[in-house]
Amino acid sequence: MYQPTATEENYLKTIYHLSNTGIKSVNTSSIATSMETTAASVTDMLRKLSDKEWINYEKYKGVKITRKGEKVALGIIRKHRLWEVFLTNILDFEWDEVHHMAEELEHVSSEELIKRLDTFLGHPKFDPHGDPIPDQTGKMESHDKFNLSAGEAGEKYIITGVTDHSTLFLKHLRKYGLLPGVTVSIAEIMDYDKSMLVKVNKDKFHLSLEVSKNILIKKYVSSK
Amino acid sequence: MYQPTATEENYLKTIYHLSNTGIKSVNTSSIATSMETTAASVTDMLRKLSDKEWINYEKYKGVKITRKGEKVALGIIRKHRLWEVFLTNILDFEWDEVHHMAEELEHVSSEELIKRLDTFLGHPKFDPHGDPIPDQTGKMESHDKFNLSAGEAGEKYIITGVTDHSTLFLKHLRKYGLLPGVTVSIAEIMDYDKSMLVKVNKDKFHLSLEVSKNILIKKYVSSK
DNA sequence: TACTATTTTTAGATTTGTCTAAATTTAATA
DNA sequence: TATTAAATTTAGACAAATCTAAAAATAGTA
Repeated sequence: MYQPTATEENYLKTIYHLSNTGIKSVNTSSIATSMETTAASVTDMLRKLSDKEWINYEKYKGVKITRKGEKVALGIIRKHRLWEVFLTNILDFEWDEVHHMAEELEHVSSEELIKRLDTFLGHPKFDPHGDPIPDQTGKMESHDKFNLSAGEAGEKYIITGVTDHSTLFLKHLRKYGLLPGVTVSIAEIMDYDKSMLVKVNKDKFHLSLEVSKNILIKKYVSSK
Repeated sequence: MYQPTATEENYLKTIYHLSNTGIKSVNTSSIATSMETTAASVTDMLRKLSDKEWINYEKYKGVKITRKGEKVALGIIRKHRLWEVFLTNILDFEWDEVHHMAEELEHVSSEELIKRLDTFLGHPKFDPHGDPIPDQTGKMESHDKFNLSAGEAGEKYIITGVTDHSTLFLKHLRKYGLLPGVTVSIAEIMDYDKSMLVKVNKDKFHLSLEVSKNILIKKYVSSK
C-alpha cells in the first residue's frame, strides 16, 4: 500500500469528481483542463496512478478510478469539507473564502486529527456549500438534488448546494442571501430568456438562467 | 520578496533555533544533524537561502540569519505553536502527540487563517510545552527560565517548559503530571548523582539529573 | 475509405530537493 | 611547520512533477 503524495491526491480527487459529476468520459484533456496543466503532464501522472492501482488506465482509452483510488479520493474530500466547516463555523470565514485554505489543509495527513475535528464539529453531514461530507468509510448522504432552473413557477424550494464553486459565483449568491438551507419561491419564469423572479424572505429579485442553473434545490416540505 | 517553500521554511526554523538556543556556532553539520540530512544537501540549501537574503553565508564560514530570515522563522514558529494550542486545548490531544501534526499545519500559508485562529484561541502567550508564541510582529514573552537541575532543596518552583521536546521525554513527564504551570518543591538533592526528590501536589518522587536538566522552571511567587 | 483534424503519448529538458563519492578547505596535532 | 583529521563543498546523479515540441493514434468527414 502506497502513501499518495499531495499531487497524487489532487489528481485522484479531480478524477473522482469528473467520474461522478461530469457527463463526458474521463479523458486526458478533461483532467488537464480541470487541473490547469498540460495533457503531457497528465499522461505522465496517469501511468504513476495506474502503477499504484488507484486507476485503471490504458493508453488512448481513458481512465476509470478503482475502489482503492476512490477510497483515497473520498478521504481527501472528507478532509476538505470538514476543514471548510471549521473555517466557516468556527473561524467565521465566508463560504466563498474557504476553498483555497481547505485545499492546503486537506493534505495534512493525520487521520486521528480529522476524526477529532469531525467530533468537535458535531459530525456535520454537509459542508458550507451544501456538499455532503463522507464518513470514515466513504459513505455520505445524497438527497435528490436538482437545478433551480428546472423549478416551477409558484413552487417553494430549499437551496441545498451549488454546481459552480467559483469565488465569483459564491460571492454573487452571498449578496442575495442565497445560501444552503434558505427557502426560495419562484414567483415567475420569463418565457423569453428563462430568467426567473424569486422570493427569499421578504426580498424579491431576478435570477438569470446562468445563475439558476448553478443552484441546487430540493422540494420544500413544511413539517421538517 | 520571495515566498519560501515548505523546505526553506524548515531550514530557516532550524537555523533560527540553533542560533538562539544552541551554544555552538551554526555550521553546516549542526544543521545537517538537526534536520536528519547530509552536509551536502545543507550546503546546497544554504546557497539558495543566501541568494534570497534570508541568511548571510560565506563558504566554510558558517551561517548567520538575517532580519528577513528571522521574520520568516518567527512566522513559522508562531503558526506551529498556535496549532499546538489548538490541538491540545480544542481537540484534546496530549502534549506529546501534537508536534508532528503541527509540523504539517505550520506550512499552511494563509496569514488571515492564523490571525483568526489566534483570536479563537484567545491570544495564548505560550504553547502546551511552555514555549512563548510570537505575535504578528515577531515579539514574544520570555520570562527568565532556568533548569530545575539548578534549583535548591527546600524551594518551590513553577514548571514553565522543557528543553527536550522528544515524545519519549514528554510522555515520561506526563506520567508524573509534570506539565507547564504545575508547582514543584524540591525536598532533597542527592549529593552522589544530583538526582532529586520532588513533591508535586501530594505525590513525591525521584527525578534523575537527566530529567531535571530538561525541565525549565521559574521561582514560585505566592500572590499571582 | 482516405484524408484531415484532434487527442494523446513520447522524447527531451527543467526545477526542487535530495543523495554518494571525490575534492577542497580548515582545524588539530605531532 | 608539516601532516593527518575533520568539516565542507563540488561534481554528478536521481526522483517527482512539470513543460514544449514532435510523433503516433484515434475520431470525424468528404
